[in-house]
Amino acid sequence: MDRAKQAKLESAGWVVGTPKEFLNLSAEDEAFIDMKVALAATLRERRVDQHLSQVEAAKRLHSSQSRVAKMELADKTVTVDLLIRSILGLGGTREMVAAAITR
Amino acid sequence: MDRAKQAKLESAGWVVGTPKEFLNLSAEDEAFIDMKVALAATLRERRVDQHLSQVEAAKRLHSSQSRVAKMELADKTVTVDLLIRSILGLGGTREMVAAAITR
DNA sequence: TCAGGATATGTCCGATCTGACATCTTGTCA
DNA sequence: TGACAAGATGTCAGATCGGACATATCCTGA
Repeated sequence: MDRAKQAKLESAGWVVGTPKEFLNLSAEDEAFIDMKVALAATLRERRVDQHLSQVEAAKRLHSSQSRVAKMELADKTVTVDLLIRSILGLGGTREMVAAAITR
Repeated sequence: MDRAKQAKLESAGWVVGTPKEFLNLSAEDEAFIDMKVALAATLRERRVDQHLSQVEAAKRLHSSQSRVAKMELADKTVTVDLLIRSILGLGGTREMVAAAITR
């Protein structure tokens, strides 16, 4: 299993290495996770493009460095709501959000 | 103030009729609320297109009629996460979600 | 090497969300 | 009318989220 796939499963709360790995995520679950991963990547791009550290980004978003890290990793404790609001908070547009979702 | 605008503000938790009404939502807040409203409309379209009642849709989504109603009204207790998962759960695609977001 | 900045990981608790239930309103048809 | 289906609204308890903190790991330059 490649890293991206593993990260995706883990962000969905799966523990890689158990039989669960082989139980299917439904197509919907998978589509949803893909969106989260794409939004997370978009957030990181927004931040890096602006030469911000996670600490600086956290300040702008009224959040914390650890949460920014989790967002960018599409951690399972991070919602799509938070990702979208954060992308917007770093100057992203609705179009950028939509682009991530279809990515 | 027209109904749509009022619904939008109320879904954001504002109480229409107080001074808060005149305090600006930031552009980001407004963009986010617009997305929610558009996703809510998309959800309703998906349901109606399939000739489902809210009760039937709730069953498919493993939710309840009251929550479906709140989703379609972009109630402030409803997250974008739930809206997106519900649209997908009624057979919607990522493209439909993206279209709603740029609507 | 190692020091320091940047990022990742684990945990906690107050805040928010969600399914469920009850109840109310609305629309329609006889 | 009134009866019934559909939808809207209010509330609650359990579940999940999110900022914060502590700490660990990863880079990079000297």
